[in-house]
Amino acid sequence: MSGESIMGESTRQIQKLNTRKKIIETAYRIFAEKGFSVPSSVIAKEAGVSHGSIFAHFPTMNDLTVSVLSDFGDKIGTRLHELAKNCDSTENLLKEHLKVLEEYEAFYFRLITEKNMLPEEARYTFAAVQSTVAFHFSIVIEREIEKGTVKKLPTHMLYNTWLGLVHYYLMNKDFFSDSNESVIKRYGEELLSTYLELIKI
Amino acid sequence: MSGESIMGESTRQIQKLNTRKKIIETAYRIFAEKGFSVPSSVIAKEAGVSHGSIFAHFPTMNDLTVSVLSDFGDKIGTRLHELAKNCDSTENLLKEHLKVLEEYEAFYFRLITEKNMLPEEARYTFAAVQSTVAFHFSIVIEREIEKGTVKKLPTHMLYNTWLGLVHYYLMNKDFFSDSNESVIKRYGEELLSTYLELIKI
DNA sequence: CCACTCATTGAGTATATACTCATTATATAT
DNA sequence: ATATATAATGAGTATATACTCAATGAGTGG
Repeated sequence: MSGESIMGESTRQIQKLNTRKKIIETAYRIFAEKGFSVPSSVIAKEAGVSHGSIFAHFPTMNDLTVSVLSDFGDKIGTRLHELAKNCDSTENLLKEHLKVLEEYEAFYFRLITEKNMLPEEARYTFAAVQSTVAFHFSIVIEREIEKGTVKKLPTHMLYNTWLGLVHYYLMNKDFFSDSNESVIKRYGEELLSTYLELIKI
Repeated sequence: MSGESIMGESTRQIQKLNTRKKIIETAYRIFAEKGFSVPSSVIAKEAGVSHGSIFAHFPTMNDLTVSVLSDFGDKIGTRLHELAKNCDSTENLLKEHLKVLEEYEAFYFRLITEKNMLPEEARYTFAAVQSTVAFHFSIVIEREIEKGTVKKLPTHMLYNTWLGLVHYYLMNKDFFSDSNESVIKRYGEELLSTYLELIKI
């Protein structure tokens, strides 16, 4: 038996967890750079581990992808909640939303463009992220509808319009801006001001 | 030399063109059903031609894809123009837009979801289709802005908001409706009425 | 009827890539 | 110090799929 009864304390177990972490972090970076269909060999090389090591940690590439997505969902979800919870107006909330999207833009771009070709589980990640924003959105927007400063339309439609507009710019970033410039940075304000103009009475 | 000086009249040339047409039409259908990454062997089998025949007509699968996309661009572009040219209001124009999207929904869905993984030329198809709608859109919307019935916002932003909303529903059809039901049929009216509410003063 | 051309064929080739597993190296237990 | 357990390795295997090309046979011109 191991010298330590609690998992993760021995040198070996630490080493193992480090390797796993390294693979996940590298995969995250490479997926963001090149998309999800990058070969396992590329990730192994970039992570500085052997090809076989990936499959010692993840039964299939699919499992690795799901782990990376799940990690991402947690990270961005937490960050969104953190920045959004104290927002008291639609404008502030959407500003924070854009800020988080800009932070995670490269990976988020891959998620929304390749979602339909990704494993089933990717939808949970996607849905979870949207739910977090939708939750905060509905709180502030409904208050403004009551106040009479925003048009009385179904909350989900107002929300989907916003998300549709932002996603449209992200998905067509090659059209709107140079390939490595942030679309959100460049157009965020214009998107926000247009949207605010549209929803106000 | 051939008995006919004008290309395409001999039995052989007709046969060749028929085979080519069959391949393109089959590819169009299969792409719409399963996406663009379907193997060449599947298309050959479905078209009832040999595997090699595809490469006798198209140097690479990429060329076939581009041909199919180009054909699609022409078809949908013509149809859009046809239905849009006599529209005298935003509402009518967008209704026709939705009608055409519904007609071509399956393939259009693949185009927008897989655009970023498709050959460069796919962007021309995509851009050409959008331009056709944008052209008609700007005519009617600018008149309504002048009349004072629509909010004074940049035309391209009004247009991108509409397209963003519609694409958002198309891209996330698995979330909004059962896999084989038309999203446009089910949500088209709601999208339209929401959008019209938003843009009006 | 014969020689020729060319559209079509499909078995074969090349390549990419997911995944395996016997071997190696190293930490751990006694 | 030695034996054991296990993390890591990378050459090897299996499979998928784009593309080739010599062979086939049907239309064409004489």
